[in-house]
Amino acid sequence: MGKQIETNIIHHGDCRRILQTLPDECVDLIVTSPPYADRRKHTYGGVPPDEYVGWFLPITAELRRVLKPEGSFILNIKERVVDGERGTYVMELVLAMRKQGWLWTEEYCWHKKNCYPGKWPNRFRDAWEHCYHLTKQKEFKMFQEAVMVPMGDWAEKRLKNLSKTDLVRDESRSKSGFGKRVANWIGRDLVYPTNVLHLATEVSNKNHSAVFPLELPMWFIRLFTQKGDLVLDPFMGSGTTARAAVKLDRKYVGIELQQEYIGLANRVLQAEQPALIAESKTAYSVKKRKKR
Amino acid sequence: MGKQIETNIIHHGDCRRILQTLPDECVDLIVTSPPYADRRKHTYGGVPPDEYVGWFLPITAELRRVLKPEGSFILNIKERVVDGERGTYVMELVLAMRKQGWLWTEEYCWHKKNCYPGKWPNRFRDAWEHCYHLTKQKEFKMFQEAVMVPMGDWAEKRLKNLSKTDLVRDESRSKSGFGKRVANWIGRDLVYPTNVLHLATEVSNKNHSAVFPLELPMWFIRLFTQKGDLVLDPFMGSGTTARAAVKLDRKYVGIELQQEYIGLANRVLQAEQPALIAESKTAYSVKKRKKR
DNA sequence: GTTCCGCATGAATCGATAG
DNA sequence: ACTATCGATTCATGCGGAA
Repeated sequence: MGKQIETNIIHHGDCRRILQTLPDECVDLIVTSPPYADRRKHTYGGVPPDEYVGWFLPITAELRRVLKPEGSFILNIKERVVDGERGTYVMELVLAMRKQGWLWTEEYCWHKKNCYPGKWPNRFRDAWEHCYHLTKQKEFKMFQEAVMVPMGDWAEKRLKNLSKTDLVRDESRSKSGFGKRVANWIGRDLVYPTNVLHLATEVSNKNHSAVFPLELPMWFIRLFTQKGDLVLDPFMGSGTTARAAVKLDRKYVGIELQQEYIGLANRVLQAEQPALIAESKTAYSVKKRKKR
Repeated sequence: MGKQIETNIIHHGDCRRILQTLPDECVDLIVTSPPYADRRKHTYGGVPPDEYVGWFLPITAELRRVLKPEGSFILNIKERVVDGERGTYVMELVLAMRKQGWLWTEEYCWHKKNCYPGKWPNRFRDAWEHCYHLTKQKEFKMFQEAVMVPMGDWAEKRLKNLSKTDLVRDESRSKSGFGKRVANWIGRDLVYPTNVLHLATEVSNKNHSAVFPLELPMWFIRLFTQKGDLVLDPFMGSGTTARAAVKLDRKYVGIELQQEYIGLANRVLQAEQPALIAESKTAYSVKKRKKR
């Protein structure tokens, strides 16, 4: 089954280069949130919207190469406003990826319950992002039972409560069941979720800023992988995807351009799973681990 | 200000032809849910996905002509699954409409709280749809105060205050019918909504399953028009957009291909607002009105 | 040990100001 | 004219300290 690959590691460098060092078809799931157009100027140079597709396509080609045939790719992304309009680079990217051979199997909607505040004359606060589900084949691994949610409490009450919930915002108390362990709900009626995920972003962690909440990669990892499988995030950032993989007994490979993020991610990982992380290695950042 | 236009009427026929009879820049808002690709085979011939954009573009060109410069176009649409993948015709349509001159100002997400049941091996139930907000100019009419909602923890705070709780309960009872009136919540604790709409689909209309719930066009009509403004729906169906307009004291113009939908819509409209509808005329369906 | 309140913090966006 | 920077706007969340 191909050559051995080092896992539970965060590579330091540009994923355009690092990905080339990975063997073919070694990854079960890719979950990532690439820098949006004109964002992260200090790291990826703030790719302009009209160059975004051209910048990203070589990366998705490599991602497709390292993904197993039955694997999945979850791409979290959102159009930024460009000159008063939503940018079209996301649509263009998806269309181009299909020409690369990717199948656009599904689009999940991440509803950000706590979105960024603000007021503008022509739009409201942006409270959702795309999570494109791309695959190499029509047949792929999917374990729907792993993400079932309890019925009743939240789903049924909402439907009964029409007078109040028509246009009133989402009930803040409904946790939607995401992130709950199925074991916690044994004995209750479980139903399959929909393709809309209700999750709040994590804001109060002063040490690091994660682009998506831990529950987001956890949900997709449960849905598309089994224990021991390998999860890849080519834009690892503060290590949220790696944390999710470790929590669920999956292996991870991360790539990150900024050295300080790697040190941060490893410290968090070690704090959560000291035994496991002690065995892992981090390229170019061995010193960092001495801190703890 | 252009020639007079007959309002509160549902035209019978193909919107590709009927739209040409409308004058330039006479409509304040367009809200519609066009037949999705391969749907409604009996009416629009079941436009195949790969022909969808070519079929729809002449219509959007006419829509752009009849829309006032400061008006808005809300396009509710969703990608159908085509051969295991999400179809790309929606993305291609939006990109093509921009080349027509439309501005893609925003994309609202309609979260369908009670979505269609079912189970598939490769996807979950589809619980959201696009509502593209397209405009002719960067400056357009928008009345954000008309759709404000109570603050997130509003309910919790009030539950601790008994006297105020009773007040709230009374208010919600008295208005327990349709559309949250902003007046109900005036006093404090109102915030602007986000671009995610949480609405339940209307279940089991005996004669016809409405494409979208009444609250959906009502929300956009409140947001983008004032009383007396004109709302157009070129795919009127069972008349949901017209009902929304009437409820909010706006005028409507509808177009529908199927005669039986027009009769149904007019009967519903008359039942809800007999006085108003009595004055209205329905092209090609005068006989229907004699029934009541 | 609870509950409550204050406060910092976000993949934001617009419009004005400055170079 | 065109781009870069900055202040103003705004609210759900979770933490820490106080009662």
